[in-house]
Amino acid sequence: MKSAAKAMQAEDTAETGAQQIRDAIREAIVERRLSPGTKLSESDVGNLFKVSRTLARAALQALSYEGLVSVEKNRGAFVAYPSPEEARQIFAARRLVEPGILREAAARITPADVKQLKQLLLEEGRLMSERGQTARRAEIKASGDFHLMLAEISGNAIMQRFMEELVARSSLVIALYGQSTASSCGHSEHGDIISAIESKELDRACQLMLHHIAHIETDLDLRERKSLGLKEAFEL
Amino acid sequence: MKSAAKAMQAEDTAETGAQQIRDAIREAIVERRLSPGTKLSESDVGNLFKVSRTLARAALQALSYEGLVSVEKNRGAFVAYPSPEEARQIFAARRLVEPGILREAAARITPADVKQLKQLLLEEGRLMSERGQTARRAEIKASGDFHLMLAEISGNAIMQRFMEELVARSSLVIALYGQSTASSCGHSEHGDIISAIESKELDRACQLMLHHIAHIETDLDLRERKSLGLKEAFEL
DNA sequence: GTGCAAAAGATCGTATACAATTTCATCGCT
DNA sequence: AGCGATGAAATTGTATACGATCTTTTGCAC
Repeated sequence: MKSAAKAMQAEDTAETGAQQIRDAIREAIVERRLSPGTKLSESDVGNLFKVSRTLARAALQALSYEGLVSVEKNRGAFVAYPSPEEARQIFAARRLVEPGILREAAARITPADVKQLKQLLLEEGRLMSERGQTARRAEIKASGDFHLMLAEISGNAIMQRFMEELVARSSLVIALYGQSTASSCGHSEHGDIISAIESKELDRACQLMLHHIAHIETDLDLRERKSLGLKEAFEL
Repeated sequence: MKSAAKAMQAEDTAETGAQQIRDAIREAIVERRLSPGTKLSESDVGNLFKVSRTLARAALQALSYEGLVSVEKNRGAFVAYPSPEEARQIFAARRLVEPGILREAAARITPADVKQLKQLLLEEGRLMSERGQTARRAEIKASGDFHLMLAEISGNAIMQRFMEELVARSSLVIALYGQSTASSCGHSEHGDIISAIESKELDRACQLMLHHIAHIETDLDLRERKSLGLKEAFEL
């Protein structure tokens, strides 16, 4: 699926160098190997990937357009640290677009798509029962892939790209404000949505999707964390 | 409004050089001073704005993320030439998100906002009656600003940015496939939508918005134009 | 005159170099 | 000791340089 998405948008427009670095860093952010606020200096990134600062910079700029890193003038790039307000807007956007995407997807879905969705679900379940960091990370990715796949099925490349941005940023928000150590997404809810689509209960599928998103938000603690600056941190 | 949008997202994150060039080119594209397919070589852009190719390149890359220019590897950057399929997806995306944005906006709208919207409408009407290229260009911009302002009122910066992209790309589509020499947007329909919002007829406002978008699409001729390569062009 | 091949020209891809700005440590003062 | 100023180190902002790839032109054979 990932490869399909890539193949669709690009042929030789592939900006080989920077693109690869961008993807690598994005993956690291989405899988939470990089924490919000981490500094990403151009030189460091360049050295790490064995390229010049030019390419490193281009990659960071690209990520800044996606909202995954914030670059501050003359200060450098950092893994984005979404504010509570930003977090709310990200999920508001998802509530706004995902039902619509779902409807589009349901209208065009093929048996092969359903099969692939269920495959994804299975894989997600398998990872959930596994222990270990790698499994956890793969699970995070898989749970986002469910939403992304619906966008892909919808057949609208623009909405697909937008969803990719939203899912990636959601991962950051959950990393920052998520409370339950449990997984990012209620796994069973994904299955329910597929069932509703299969039985053509479109309105119900949308309801389930909205509940699902609300459910994720419920697990967030969106109170302003004022950096708690060293003094307060120790005067208990 | 434009300044408000900028102030919100950026403070010193302003990437001064490239950002300015990017904005200038975008404006030129949206106002149709640059036609789809026009070549934008890095050197030319750099010379034009009296900066190095580095900055020109950064600006073009940025525009490519917004879908306004397409860069082809080792060949150069061109003002985007959206395919009919792309055009359909752009408007499908607008149909998907604009009703939701409208609902959000209606929930938060203040009297001051209404006043500003009407102001915009008035200005739009004034430009419509005027003659001349400059008036036409200003009108195109104004008609898009109506939709953008609703997004701004909705208070969701993410959806606002997405709408900015969609409106800009719509302008390209209309430039390519629009038939009526008339303006890009049914002017009166904007007024109707405001009225519906004022009288809290939310469902009706959404319906009007959908009709409005459909109305714009009706004016498009989305048939594949195969470049009509010089020979066919003259053998009538 | 037509068609293909090779070289010249133009344009992009990437690296490196230098200037401007910020950050941090050091020093002196209160 | 605490606080502010000053200078060095680090980092980003921008320009230039060189190599790679594509385009176009030129020239030769047919």
